[in-house]
Amino acid sequence: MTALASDFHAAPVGKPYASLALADHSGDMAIDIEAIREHVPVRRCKHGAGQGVYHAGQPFQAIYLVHAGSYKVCELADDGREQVTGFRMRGELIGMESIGLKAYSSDAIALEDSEVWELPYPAVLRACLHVPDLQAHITLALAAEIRGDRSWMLMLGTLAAERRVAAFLLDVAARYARLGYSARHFILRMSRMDMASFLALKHETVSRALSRLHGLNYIDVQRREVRVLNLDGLRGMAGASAAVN
Amino acid sequence: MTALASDFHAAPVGKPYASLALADHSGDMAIDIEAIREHVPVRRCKHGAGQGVYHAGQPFQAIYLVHAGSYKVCELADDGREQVTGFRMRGELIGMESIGLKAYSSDAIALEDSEVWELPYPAVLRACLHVPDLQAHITLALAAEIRGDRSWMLMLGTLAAERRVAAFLLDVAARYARLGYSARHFILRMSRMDMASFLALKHETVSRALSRLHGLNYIDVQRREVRVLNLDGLRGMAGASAAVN
DNA sequence: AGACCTTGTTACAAAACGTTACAAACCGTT
DNA sequence: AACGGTTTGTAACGTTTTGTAACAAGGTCT
Repeated sequence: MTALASDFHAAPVGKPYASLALADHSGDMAIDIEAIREHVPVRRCKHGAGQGVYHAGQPFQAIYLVHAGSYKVCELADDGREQVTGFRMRGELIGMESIGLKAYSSDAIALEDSEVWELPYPAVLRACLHVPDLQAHITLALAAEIRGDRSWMLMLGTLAAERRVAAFLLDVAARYARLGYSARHFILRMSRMDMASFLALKHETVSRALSRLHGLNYIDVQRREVRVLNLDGLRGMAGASAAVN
Repeated sequence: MTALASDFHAAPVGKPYASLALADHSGDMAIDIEAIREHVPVRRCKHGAGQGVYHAGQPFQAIYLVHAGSYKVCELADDGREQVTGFRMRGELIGMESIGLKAYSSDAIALEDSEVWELPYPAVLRACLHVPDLQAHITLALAAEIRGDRSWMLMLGTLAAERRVAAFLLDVAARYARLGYSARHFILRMSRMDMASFLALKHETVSRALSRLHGLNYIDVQRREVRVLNLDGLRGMAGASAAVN
C-alpha cells in the first residue's frame, strides 16, 4: 500500500465519458457526467493500491464513477469467507448494489493508483428530477450489472478452469478495447489471487491455466503482462462468448 | 408439460403482497401492486411446468410479478451451455434483468403450475410518474437483485459441494418462511438437475450431498420432500449465512 | 548492493468432483 | 395393473482441481 505518486496517472486517461459504452452490449449508454455535475457536487477521490473506496458496513452515501485506474468489488461473509465479484474500470459505476441499504454491502478496493468521482446518492436522486434520462440511465446501469453478474454465473457454472481463465482474458481484452487501449497486449491489474477468487479457483490453478494457454501459444504471459497470440483459439476455448474487436 | 389443471392452486396463495419483503434483508419492500393496477393494465398469465414466461431473444415488453407457484431463470450461451441463475417465488419480480434491451436476455420457466402478473414495461414507466415511490421501488428491487446474485457468487466461490447444498436448502427454507409456510418441511419445486445447475454441480453430486446431509441427520429427504432436522447443523455447514426464523 | 517480503510458477500427491453405468422410484397413460 | 418415460439414487472408476512445498522473480527498504 504505497503512498500516491505525484505523477499519478501512469496510464493515459483515455476516451471521454461521452464515448464510453457499458460493458454490456446494450448500445451506447454513456453516463452524462457533465449534466450531472451541474446538479451534484462531485468530489474526486484518489486511492492507492489496496485502499478502499468503501467497506461493507459503512453508511451508504454515494455511488462512484471510476475515472482512472481499476478497482475490485468484494463480498464478505460473517465467517470470513471472501469473494471478488467483479473488477471495475474507467466509466463504470460502483456502489450501486448498495442502493436502498443503510450501509454498503460490499467492499470496493483499488488495484492500483486510481480515482473515482463520488456521486452523493441523495443529490443524484434530486438530479434525476432535472437531468432528463438520468433516472433511466441508472435503471439501465443496474439492469446491465445484473446481466453482467448473470453472464459470469453462466461462465462459472459451465466452464472448466482453463476455459474460465480464457473467458476472463477475453473480457479484460474487450474492456481495454472499449477504453481505446490494445486488446492484444495489456497488463492485468489484479493479482493471481484476485483472479482466482473471481473465477472461483485457487491461485495455483490460475497460474497453471495461464501456463497452459501459453504452452498452446494462445497467449504470451509473464507475470501480469499478457499478449494475445491466438484470439480465435482463446475464443474457442471460452465458448465463443466474449467479443473482442 | 401438462395442461393446466382447473383447480389450479395446489398450494394456498399465502400472504398478501403488502406483507412480502424482498428476499434481501433490506427491510419491508413490498411492491404496491394495487397502486400499480390503477395505472397499468395487468394481465394474469398461467403456466404449466416447463412452460416459459419469456425466452431469450423475444422482444422485451414487460416485467412480471410472480403470483403463485415458482419459476426458474436460465441463462443460455450461443454454444448451448445453460445455467440456472435463480428461482423465483410469489412476490418476486422476473424479467428486470432485461430492462434496457430490445429482447429478453434469459429464459423464465415455470417449475410447476404457476402464475405471473404481467406488467407492461412502458406502462410501468408511465405509472412511475403517478405512483409515488414506484420508481424508487424498482431501483431498490434491481439493487436487491444484484445483491442476491452477488451473495450466490460468494457462496459458489467459497463453499464446497455439500455446503452449497446446505446453503441452498436454508435459502429455500427462508423463502418459504417469508411466504408464511413452514421452513422445516417443504417440497423442492425444482429437479435435481436444476438445483445442480444453479449450484454449479452435477446432479449426482447434489444427490450425494443430500444423502450425506440425511446421513448426518441434518435433514430428512425423500425425492423432493425435505424436512429440516438440525437447523444449526445446516447453518454451520453453510457458513452461518442464511437466517431462518 | 543486499536482505527481505510478496507474488508467481511448477512438480508431485491427495482429494473432490465428474463420468459412466445401472437400478429403483415415480408419473402419466393406457 | 401394466407400460414406457423420466427422475432420482448409488457405486465404481477417472479426471480435474486442489494442497503442499519448494523455488524463482520482482519490488521495497535500508
